[in-house]
Amino acid sequence: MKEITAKQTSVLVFIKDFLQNKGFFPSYRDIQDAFNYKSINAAVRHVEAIEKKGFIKRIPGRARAFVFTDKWIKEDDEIPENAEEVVSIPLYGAIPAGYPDRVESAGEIDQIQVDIQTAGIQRATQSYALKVRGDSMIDAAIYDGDTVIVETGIARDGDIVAALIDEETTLKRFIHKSGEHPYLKAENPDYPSLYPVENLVIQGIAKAVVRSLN
Amino acid sequence: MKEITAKQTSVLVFIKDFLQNKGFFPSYRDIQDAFNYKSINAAVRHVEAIEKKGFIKRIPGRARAFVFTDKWIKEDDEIPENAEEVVSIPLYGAIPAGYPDRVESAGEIDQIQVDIQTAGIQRATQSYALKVRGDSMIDAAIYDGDTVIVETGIARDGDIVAALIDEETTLKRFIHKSGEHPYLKAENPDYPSLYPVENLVIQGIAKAVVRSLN
DNA sequence: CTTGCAAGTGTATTTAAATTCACTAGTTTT
DNA sequence: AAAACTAGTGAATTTAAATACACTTGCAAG
Repeated sequence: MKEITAKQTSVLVFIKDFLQNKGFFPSYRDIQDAFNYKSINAAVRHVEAIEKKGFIKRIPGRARAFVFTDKWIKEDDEIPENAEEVVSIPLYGAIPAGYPDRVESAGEIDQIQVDIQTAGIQRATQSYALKVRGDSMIDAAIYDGDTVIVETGIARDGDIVAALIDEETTLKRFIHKSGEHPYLKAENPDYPSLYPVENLVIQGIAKAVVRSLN
Repeated sequence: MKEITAKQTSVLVFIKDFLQNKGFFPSYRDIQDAFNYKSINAAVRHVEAIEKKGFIKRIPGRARAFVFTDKWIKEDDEIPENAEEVVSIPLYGAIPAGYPDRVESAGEIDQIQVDIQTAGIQRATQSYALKVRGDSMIDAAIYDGDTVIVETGIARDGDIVAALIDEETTLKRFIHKSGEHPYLKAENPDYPSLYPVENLVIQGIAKAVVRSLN
């Protein structure tokens, strides 16, 4: 079996992306337009080649109708055993200042997939995703744009928490030595530690960091 | 807003089932046939009514192309403000422990619990979690012990990929400039780039990094 | 050096599918 | 009692999209 070529790959990727974004398959014309072909046949040929190599299966005569085969999904059968559960967590926009249970910013913007054991998430508990802004936690390897999976609960010394301070949610490390007052410490020398004592609302404990790649 | 009727519901359910089974949307004729209508217009009228009531959105002039709206996803409406609550949708993937074994029963993988949004998209990819060992990717902020969410697919230039080299799975950046041979680059100056060309099996493309805290 | 495949352009034809219009009946609403 | 909506039949028209065929160029393998 001949290998799939670079052009064919990009067509295949386009089809996948199209499907993912729009929810249905592209027509030949859509492919033609996307690659600026001057003839539909170029698109047809590519799709035919991809089909011949077994990545998709067309349904003849039907519009926008074909199917991804196992070959595409399984990619050479290299998916191993030992199945592990992966949860898909809907990702909402940054939690706005105020109350964690009042997210006004529309709906879901994306879905991130988190390995259940790695994230340490129990499915019954209340978890939510929170987008990180700023670099106050870079020494804990949490960067701007990352997403933290936050669980409700009681914070203990050393936990990284999402805290509500002055009506804004920030991510800090929760320090609570026995006998002392608790405070919040930024994992970046440029940022000061916070001693709020009052008006400190722990919204949740960060259980995992998720960074979406490209 | 008028309520949806029983007939309209059954049409809507048919569309959903059709999509789930076949992977693409039905045409008016498909609906007509399914309900034994003697006129296409019956199907058209129903779909129009469903659209007017906000459950789906058609893309005019396009074949088999429309979209399920939030209203359908939310089923009974009335969820809005508490929307940040995480609803976990289990998805079964696989983790390569050591070096990968083959998967015999694809059946398990195919049975994915889906909400409508996931169902609306034909599953073009398979995800699984992979634990990172070593520090060859530290410059990409991927550390030892992290977990990467890997999707099967075809790698493009710049993607971070899980590759099987010498019976070991490693994480590297996939470099493939046009006209040149592809190779794998470690994101750490202490590690060399790899030019395997042969025996290079890309197991998947890293889509996200997950680091468990605490 | 010719066979085959990749990657196109160009055009014509056919079929799939959406769109539009006319018309009938029964049921709710106002 | 008329207006509006549901649920259809029936047919004509238009557009979207797939299909088919002829022909070009470049590359790589046998």
